[in-house]
Amino acid sequence: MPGRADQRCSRATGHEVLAAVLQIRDGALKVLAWQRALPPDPGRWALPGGRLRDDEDVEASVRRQLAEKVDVREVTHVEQISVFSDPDRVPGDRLVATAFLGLVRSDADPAVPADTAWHPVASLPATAFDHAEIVAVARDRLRAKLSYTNLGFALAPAEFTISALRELYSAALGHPVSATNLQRVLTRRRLLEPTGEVAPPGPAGGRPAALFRFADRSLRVTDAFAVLRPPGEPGRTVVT
Amino acid sequence: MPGRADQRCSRATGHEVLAAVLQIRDGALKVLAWQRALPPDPGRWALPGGRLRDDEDVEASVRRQLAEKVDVREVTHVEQISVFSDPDRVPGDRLVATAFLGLVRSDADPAVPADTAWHPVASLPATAFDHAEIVAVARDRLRAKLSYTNLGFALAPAEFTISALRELYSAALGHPVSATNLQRVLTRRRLLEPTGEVAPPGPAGGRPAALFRFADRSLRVTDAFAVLRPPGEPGRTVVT
DNA sequence: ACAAAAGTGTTATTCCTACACCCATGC
DNA sequence: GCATGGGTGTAGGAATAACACTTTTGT
Repeated sequence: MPGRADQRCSRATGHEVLAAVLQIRDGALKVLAWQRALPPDPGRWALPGGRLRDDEDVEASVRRQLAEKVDVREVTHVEQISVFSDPDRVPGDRLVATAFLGLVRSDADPAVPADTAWHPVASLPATAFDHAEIVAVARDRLRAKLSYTNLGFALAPAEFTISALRELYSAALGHPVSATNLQRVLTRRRLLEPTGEVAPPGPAGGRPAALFRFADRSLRVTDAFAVLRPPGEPGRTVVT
Repeated sequence: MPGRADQRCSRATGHEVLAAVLQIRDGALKVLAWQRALPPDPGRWALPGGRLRDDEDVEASVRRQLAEKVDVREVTHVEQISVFSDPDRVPGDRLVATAFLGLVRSDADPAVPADTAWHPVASLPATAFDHAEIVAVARDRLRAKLSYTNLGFALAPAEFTISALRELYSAALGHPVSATNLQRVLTRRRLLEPTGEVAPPGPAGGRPAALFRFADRSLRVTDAFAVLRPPGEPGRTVVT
């Protein structure tokens, strides 16, 4: 760390945290954003976040800042995504941002301030600064992790039917997912377990759907080292 | 970005970049580090890095700082890992670190300063600050990406035999890898292509080994969405 | 009985591992 | 020829996608 003493305040460099909080709402992947009233970028939509304080690390900071927009207890998963550090990513003094992915269960509907709303990730309104890029990275991270971890627990309600889960995965991934195969894959990997209960059928009738839950509600890698795994280990159910 | 104007220099917060540069040397995964002469943490080994400048983003910064320790042209891959932001991760003024993974081809032997050396990741000497944790995260990232991307290109020479590649993967992953299956998996995924040349056998004889190269020398995901991939797509050779 | 929705059975295919066997060279 | 290391053939098993079929409900 040579030169640590020569720090100056000539051009101040601040640090902020930003969260792309995603949720499946009305069958679509949406992100929480608030509409800026003041310059810079008035009228544009921005991700929740704010300055890093002296006494907190970035994880603590993002949780604190999120608390100003949503009930944090509703945010089931928070994970660091990437640093955005273009010197001119915001006008004025420099601001380095640590971006996060946050997930909210689809059955939650947390109260949000008047300036805050959910927007479809696939058709974002005009966004402030580089926030659209952050949302895209968050979306891609979610999609990747749905495939090799149990991250679905952070999108799904405590109990759900397979078809409900299929809709969640389908909306998050952006392509159709077969309920049949989804159930079999997730069951074989021991991600899902039946609750024993059933959900009542809809008005048109139909067989009542069995209810399932995620066996773990904390992040677990279920398909690590897809191919190059240690010899002799069982299939792809590597529990890490 | 409310409150941007109230920034103060009361407790200065700086930003540094740190790189865990990994290479397979002598059959082991090693990391580049330099031995601190001055406090804090004198005598301990630290990762290359330093302060972020006003006019560069973190990617540019890490490449610039690496240039002070190794010939940057030898670093074949650089990738952001994570932010380390514990308020007390270093003594004195606060310093937030963006950590990177760097990779050097196994046939390179770049000149390094006198205070700098390669250390086995599996048995690190006493490290400064939180640098051991950074190395562990970098190692895990490498291991994961070797399995679902073509990242091997960044570890391997331009041309290599399958057994040489097997040793690299084996050292990086920390477990034995079968040359037979490695070749078939990487060939089926179109990561490898034969050069048509052969390597001369060793002094004990043996069949001359065919030489291969990586088809791409830029990062490519070869096994995305291991299971939950769009319907109708071909096997696992999803080129993203 | 019929429609609707859920869940299981079944088959074909792809992918992977393990191991046996064949190939090309030095001595 | 024999040892050494490289490469291929092949069989068995596991996981998956696709689709047909059965089950359970409401009307």
